[in-house]
Amino acid sequence: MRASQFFINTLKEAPSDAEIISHQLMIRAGLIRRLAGGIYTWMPLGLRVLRKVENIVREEMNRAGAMEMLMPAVQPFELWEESGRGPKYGPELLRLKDRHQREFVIGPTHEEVITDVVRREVKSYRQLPRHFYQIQTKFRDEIRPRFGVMRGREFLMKDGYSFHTSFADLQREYQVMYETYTRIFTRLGLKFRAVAADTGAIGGTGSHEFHVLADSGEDGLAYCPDSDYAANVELAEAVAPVVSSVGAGGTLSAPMQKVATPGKARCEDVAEFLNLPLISTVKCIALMTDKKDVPNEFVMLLLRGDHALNEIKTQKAIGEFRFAREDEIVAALGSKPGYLGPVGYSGRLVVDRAVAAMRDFVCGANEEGFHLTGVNFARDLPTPSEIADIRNVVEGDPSPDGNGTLQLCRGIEVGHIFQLRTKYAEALSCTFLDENGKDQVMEMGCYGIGVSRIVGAAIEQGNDERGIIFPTAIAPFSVVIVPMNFAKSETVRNAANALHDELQAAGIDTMLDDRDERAGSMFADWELIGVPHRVVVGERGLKDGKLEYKGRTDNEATLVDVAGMRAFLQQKIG
RNA sequence: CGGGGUGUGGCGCAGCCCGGUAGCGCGCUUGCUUUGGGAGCAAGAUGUCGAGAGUUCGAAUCCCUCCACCCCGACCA
Repeated sequence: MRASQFFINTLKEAPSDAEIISHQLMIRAGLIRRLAGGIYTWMPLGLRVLRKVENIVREEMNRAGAMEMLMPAVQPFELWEESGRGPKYGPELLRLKDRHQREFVIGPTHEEVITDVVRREVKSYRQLPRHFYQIQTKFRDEIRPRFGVMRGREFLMKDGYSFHTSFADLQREYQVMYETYTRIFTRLGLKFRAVAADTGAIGGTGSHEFHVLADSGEDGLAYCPDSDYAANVELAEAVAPVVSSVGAGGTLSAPMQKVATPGKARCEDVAEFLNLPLISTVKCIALMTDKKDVPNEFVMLLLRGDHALNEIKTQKAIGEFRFAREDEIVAALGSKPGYLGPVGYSGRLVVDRAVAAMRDFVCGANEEGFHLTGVNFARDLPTPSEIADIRNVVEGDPSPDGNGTLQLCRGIEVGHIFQLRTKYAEALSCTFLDENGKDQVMEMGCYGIGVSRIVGAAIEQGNDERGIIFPTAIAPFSVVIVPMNFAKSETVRNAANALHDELQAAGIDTMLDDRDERAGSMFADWELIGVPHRVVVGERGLKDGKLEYKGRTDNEATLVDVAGMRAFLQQKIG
């Protein structure tokens, strides 16, 4: 490829709405351009990257025995009513009407469509198992699109769906996909980790997320360096402490005392004011639940002062909830938030495991400006009847598998595999006849990869002050040839053209920058774009039969014989 | 949807408080010089100041309405 025939449009400054580094660099390098909020055009340069990611995903899916197909982007809304997911998905579904006023949606995912296809096409156990996948543009009307291509509304996704006669066979395929995903992300050249995950809105049982590790990631991950335990913090279990945490000043079973703590509403302030460690304080969280049998119930949660509430775990423990309003809190406890406590409270109380093990702790006195110290269960208030894991794990917590302690890091979710089981197959009557001629509901698995998101994630992971650092596997070009004085020097022109043709013939994806730009701006462009290998062709080196090689992250250039450059690059690219 | 902010040439911004007919840097065009790290000089082009309505002799600037975008919270590949 020659730059004069390509379209390169780099910017010195990124638009001010680009917030994170990958978004800024993608705009500056001319990979994408924004059309509307969360909707981007993939420019020729960006499309090359996207296609490379896509092809690796495709090759590995095919290798694992999945069949590619392409489903419609536009789907009749009836299918979503049939699966029961229409109302639940809500405003994220982009709906539209055709000229006959028939309702359609732009597909945010394709469980319904594939299940519909399979229930029509597959009738017998002899046709199973089957795994179909597609690489499709999807649309989710995100509440808040941001981070460019990382959380766009329109995005490219690989979604695969497998169908089985038994749960055991689904588990077999799930394992195959786990390994396939591991191969894919390895080939893409990304640092990643697979973690146990919450199944979320899609539903089902077993589930793993694949995360590209990056500090800017939106997800918190907990992992154990001494074992292979890894989980999303939404899910990571906080195990109960083995020993009781010692409370105030190390003194055990001091009498409970009411102390004035004017203006100290947060645990941090109270701990500092009383000169006690934060871990001896208890925070009180007031919620409201609304169930058929118990409408509008006030629920109090107890967490250790240094811990944070995990809303997903809490929902699992007590069901749907919302935070209580101030007037509801005052009505239930007679105090404003900041001074709440469980002593004397008789409503529903859910105690975090860590709090249940505490002694001589500090909590609010249910009176503005006052806290209680030296509080103990069994003595000052009843032994808790509801103990649950409702907090986020923190660094240093024991690993739930009993090996070592947890570390935290951040990740960008780029893949997710689920054992869906029979949820959709049942709703859509997707059945087969077994060996005995009996109707059975199929077991389903579903496997997603955010193809366009991977491009952003890769840049988030690979960049420096000069621009993008792409792994060779997904760089728009593997090698760029930068000739000095291309227009005027015939020697340079001939050498550059010859090298370009030689590399292309050897199957190396090569760009020859024949734009006759100044050296500085060509260097800056290709470093911004992130091409991993650069060869400079100049009269200076050519005099001695040499070319200059420089890797994107190298500090110095290396002189290589003209004749040996192809082999040199092949070895570098691997 | 709730809370905060911003809309001025392609991009980044100033001007707005204190109304007087729009400016800077980058980019773009032309010419000459330059040519191994985003060149220099000279000459140019590009704006219904987000939209609509209002106050005023006069509105980018003040008032109202709407729209778009961004940031902070609930979603997800």
